[in-house]
Amino acid sequence: MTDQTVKKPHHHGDLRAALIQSGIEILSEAGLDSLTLRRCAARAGVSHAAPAHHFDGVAGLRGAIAKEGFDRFRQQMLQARALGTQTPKGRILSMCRGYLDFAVANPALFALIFSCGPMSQLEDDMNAGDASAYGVLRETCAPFVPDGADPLVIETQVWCLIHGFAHLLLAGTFGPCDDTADHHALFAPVIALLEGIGTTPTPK
Amino acid sequence: MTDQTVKKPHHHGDLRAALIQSGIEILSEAGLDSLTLRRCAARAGVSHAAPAHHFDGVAGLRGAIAKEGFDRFRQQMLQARALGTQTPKGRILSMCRGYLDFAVANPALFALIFSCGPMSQLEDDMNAGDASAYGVLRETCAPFVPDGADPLVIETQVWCLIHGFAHLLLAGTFGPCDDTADHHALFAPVIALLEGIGTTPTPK
DNA sequence: AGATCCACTTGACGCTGTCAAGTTACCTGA
DNA sequence: TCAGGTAACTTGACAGCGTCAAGTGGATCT
Repeated sequence: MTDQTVKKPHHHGDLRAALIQSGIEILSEAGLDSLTLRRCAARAGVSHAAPAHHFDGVAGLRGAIAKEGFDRFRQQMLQARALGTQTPKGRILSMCRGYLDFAVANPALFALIFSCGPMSQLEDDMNAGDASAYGVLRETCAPFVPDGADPLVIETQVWCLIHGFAHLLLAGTFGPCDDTADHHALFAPVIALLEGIGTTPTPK
Repeated sequence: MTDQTVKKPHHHGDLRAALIQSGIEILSEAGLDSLTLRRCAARAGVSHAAPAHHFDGVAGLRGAIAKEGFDRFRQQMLQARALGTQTPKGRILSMCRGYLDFAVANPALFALIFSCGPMSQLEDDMNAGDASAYGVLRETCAPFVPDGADPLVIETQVWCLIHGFAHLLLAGTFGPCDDTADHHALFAPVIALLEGIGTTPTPK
């Protein structure tokens, strides 16, 4: 509600940002269930009702944290993509690596990002153009989109594979999920489905 | 904790089952956030502390509801598969149809099933053999598994596609998600990736 | 300097999960 | 038949939660 206040307030340097940061720390230390308005306030050193002046209830705080998390998510994908082989397929694989690494390194934040019911967060992001996490996906998939075809199809194919896999991974389907295990070895044969990407006639 | 008591208790015919049923109703009427021990108790007509004798806290109740939900999920996939074309590929597509229809018809229950952190629920199910939701997936994928290959690869490919898509669908990525909209039309080109199923050499 | 406003505090409310203790209904054994 | 015991449930209490209303105090403006 009271978002986008650029000027710094009086007492606390920038309480809004501090609360978001506190929330992210709580998420990574104690998990999704421990993310609480009162706990964020306490960690930021303010009273329990202070967050109400910066976020529209607990949903607002979660949304703001998700937004920040989404941005870090996007940056990690960008960085991973830049480090890999610069072929169209190599860029997709590197981006997926960034995706998985982020999910494994920040499971609670990842869960928060993708748990906001009717995901206003993701939808906003999709409409935000190239400067968004979805924009990274769109860019990376673009070379595989046949002329005249709807890019949404290939984007969705890639996103389904990578997100489904991240979900299974975090759920522990493939065994306990610490960041030491090599989850990419498992992902390789799965993402191999993309060998046929853009060549399937995308029926209808 | 005090599970698996077969004999019927004295007062309430079968409070444990009644609480699970109440929980499922609350989920579909009011969403995931409204699922509460006290609300389930009230709907079942017992005192607020009664559920503690049947479930190990709120996590136990959620787990029990997820287990029941998983079973209904499995039955819906089985039923959908039985109604479709009885070819290997037709059976996969029909199963996916059942998967999507369940997710759209029971979004909160679906979210609960797949939100149980380190998904002890799903893991139990995977180890439960063919009489489980994962068993349905395994059966249906079996015809596509090359000789000597690990069935997990193809199972994961299919599961990633269908689950990722269901997630995007429920998140509203493709627009509002009522059960009147034809989400299968969107899914068709995505699942077309499986045209190459079993033929890709599943590298390594 | 005095008025104003905004950021934050204080205190209260109902709802939540959980625990301890009490009550009631059933079942057992003599 | 009737005492005793146990399992099923109730009652009452507690801390923590989100949220609201009212109060406070520093910064800013005239």
